[in-house]
Amino acid sequence: MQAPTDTKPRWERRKDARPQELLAAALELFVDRGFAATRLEDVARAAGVSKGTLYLYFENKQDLFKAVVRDTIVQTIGQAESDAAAAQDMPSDELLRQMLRTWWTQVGATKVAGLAKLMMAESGNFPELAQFYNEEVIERGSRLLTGILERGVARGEFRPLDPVMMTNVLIAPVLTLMMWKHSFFPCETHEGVDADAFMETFLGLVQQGLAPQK
Amino acid sequence: MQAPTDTKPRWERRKDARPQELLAAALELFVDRGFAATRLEDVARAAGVSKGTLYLYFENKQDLFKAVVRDTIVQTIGQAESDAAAAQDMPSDELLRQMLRTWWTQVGATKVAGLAKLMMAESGNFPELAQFYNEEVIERGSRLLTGILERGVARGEFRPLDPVMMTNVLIAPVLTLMMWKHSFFPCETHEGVDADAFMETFLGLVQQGLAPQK
Amino acid sequence: MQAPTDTKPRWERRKDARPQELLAAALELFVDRGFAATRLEDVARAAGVSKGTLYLYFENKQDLFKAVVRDTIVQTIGQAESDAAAAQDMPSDELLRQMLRTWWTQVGATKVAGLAKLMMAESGNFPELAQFYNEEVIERGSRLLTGILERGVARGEFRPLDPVMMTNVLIAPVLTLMMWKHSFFPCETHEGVDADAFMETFLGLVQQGLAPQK
Amino acid sequence: MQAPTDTKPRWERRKDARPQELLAAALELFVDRGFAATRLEDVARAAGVSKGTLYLYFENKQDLFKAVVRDTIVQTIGQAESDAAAAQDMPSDELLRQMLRTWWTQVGATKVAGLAKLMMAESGNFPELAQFYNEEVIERGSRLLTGILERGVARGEFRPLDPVMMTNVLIAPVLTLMMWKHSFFPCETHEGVDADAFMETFLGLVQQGLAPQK
DNA sequence: GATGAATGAGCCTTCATTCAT
DNA sequence: GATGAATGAAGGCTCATTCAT
Repeated sequence: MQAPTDTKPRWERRKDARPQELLAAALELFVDRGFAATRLEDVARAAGVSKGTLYLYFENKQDLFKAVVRDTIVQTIGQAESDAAAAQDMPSDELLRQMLRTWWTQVGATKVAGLAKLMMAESGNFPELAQFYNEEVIERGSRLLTGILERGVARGEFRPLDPVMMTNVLIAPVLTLMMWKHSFFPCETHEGVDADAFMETFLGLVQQGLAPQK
Repeated sequence: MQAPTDTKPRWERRKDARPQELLAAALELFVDRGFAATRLEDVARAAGVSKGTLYLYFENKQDLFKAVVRDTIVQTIGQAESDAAAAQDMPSDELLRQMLRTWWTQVGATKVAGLAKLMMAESGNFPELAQFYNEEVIERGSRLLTGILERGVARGEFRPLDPVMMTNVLIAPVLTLMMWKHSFFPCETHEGVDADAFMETFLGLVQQGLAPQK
Repeated sequence: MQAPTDTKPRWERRKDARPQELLAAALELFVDRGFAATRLEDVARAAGVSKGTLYLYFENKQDLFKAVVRDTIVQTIGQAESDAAAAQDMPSDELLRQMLRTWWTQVGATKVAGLAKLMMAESGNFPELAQFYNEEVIERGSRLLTGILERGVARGEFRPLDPVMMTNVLIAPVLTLMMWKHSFFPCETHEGVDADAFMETFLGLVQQGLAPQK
Repeated sequence: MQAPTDTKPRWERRKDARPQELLAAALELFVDRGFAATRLEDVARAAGVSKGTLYLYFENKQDLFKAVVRDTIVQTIGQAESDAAAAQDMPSDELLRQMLRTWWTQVGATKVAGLAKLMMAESGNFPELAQFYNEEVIERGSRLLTGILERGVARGEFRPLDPVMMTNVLIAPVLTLMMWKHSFFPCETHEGVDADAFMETFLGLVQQGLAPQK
């Protein structure tokens, strides 16, 4: 990554890589099994270290989980905020579609989506994680979409609507699709649910449903 | 309950009531804490009995969970199937709205919704439960909606669409709303998310989005 | 059984039969599963009564077990004592063989043998049962054989020997055969072990081994 | 053990010793109480560790039991097989007596004998253990004795006999004596049963009983 | 920094025994 | 006498966390 400027001896670079290896292993397992059902021993083994080592880098299980979220979703949101700020000239419906698509490709279509499912499922049992996730992910993400809707209404590109409520409605299908990808749905009944087809169906519904009525 | 004709001794009447008391307590706790995190001792105590008593009525934890689902969601679906069959004359969009509203009021708006959240979350860790839920709930529920969509398209009341895929899209927001009600969302950011307003917003989107294009 | 003199109404005779039905069921299950692993609920069900009824006739599990032993082994020993006392003229080796054969046919070859196995196995965990069985079965049975050996030596029908010790040696193979019948041996390795052939082989060994040396 | 060359830290040496300490404690308790009645917590405490530690070395209770058997009886059988193979020149009756004596001194007279008692008693409730014990102990041990009998008959050192059946007869008294040592017998009636005297009585019976008839 | 042995609280499940009816 | 619902103590097993090396 930073090859040219890396002057550290190899073992130290190894040390620097440890957290990333652990985060990758943790993401995989949290997504697969959920928070409570993931055993730290499995995380450590998957990262090629011992259980004790994990505690050198993360205070406890919840701390590890937060680090995984910061390393993935939170970064993606930051990027999207920048992108939106830079797209003042883009038509609102196009910007909205781009945001939803980006959300899907960067998060929903990847294993990161499993973290969202996990939070919905287990946040009730882990209030500290819930608060963290709410602040760092949900509020920031919602603000982003609400802003675009408000802009569109103001510019006459969308019909009149309640931006906050419509944000929730827009979030819903993507959230659900994300969860389907990590529940038994896709394997059983919805085996053939082509996520891209779903997204197109959904975006079509949005376009027709938000358009100003002539 | 059956006061006049009841000739059973009191403790036997008690026995008849026990399963319902246990199911009620189990529903409450499963919804609150999830499947794995619910302790049977808590269920028993909430029903006012001891741990051992629970095993007089249910073979084990999974059996108890299935009984809860059968006692709630499965019954509701059966009722909806009957209602739909009896409404041959109703306009398709009205029938569709009624189904979605019923789903919301009978399931989504009640604590039963928590079971759906729970299944999404933990089905991966309990394959037997996943299969049960898929067969008894998901497949039956999906078939019901898909049938209505097909009917509407055939009658020209809906625009051309892929019924199975649109079923998934329609399910999504209600599922999500159900989960919001049982996740940290409503307590934090979406505290004020009026579910009825959400449903109206959603149904409005559906009406405009499914209408045949003139 | 006592038909002519039975003046009791039928339900009362039924009541008198209860203990026998319970003893039969208990024998079956104790022999099959051992003392600790036998569930009283199974005993009751096998006898066609409820769990509570069992406690009307027997104070507890150990009391039930004692009753089973009294109803079977202890009775057989009493009969053998009478038979031996009545056979003063019989040659000692013949009497000995008869006793060993009777022991085998009346106890060893029947499911009652399972009780002996059971006692060897679990007496350590149930001292009260151990004491009972020792007094009522082992001591009485040993005294019987030792007496015959002493008689045979005194009459010159057996070579000189330690009667008590030889009693133990004689008991051993029959005990073992009884246990084989109720362990995994017969089903696996010794599947074809014909008990009668074993007994003949053993009695032959005894005859040649006890005979006075000329 | 490996004092001079031991460069391991102390806790690691501890680790190496743990399984043996646990096996010793388990042997003691299994023999005392039987398989089902032995609590793993007691085993752990007797070995000076906590319940969880036991599971670092053994997968479960049955696995622990198998390890105990392998560590004791199975090893002894292996040694006896070697000894027999190395004693081609020894008279058959002497070899047979040596085998039976070795069996007694290495197994029967030690607490290991309790394992045999235990298997007879509880194998019916634990089929997996039964199969293991049958393959690793009973079949191998029986083959050893049968081979010696066949050799003796072939060489004219024993009278004609059925080797397999006689193997069972020969096993019986030692098995029984082993069980007596671990049942209530020795403590009560047979308190004074000198096992060595029993063995001599038995071996005398065997010598006279197997000798070729002139 | 790294290890992994050790801990112990926690949970599902079983079953002898009791007792209200 | 008979019932069977109810109890609650007990035991196998798991896993986040600690700490001596």
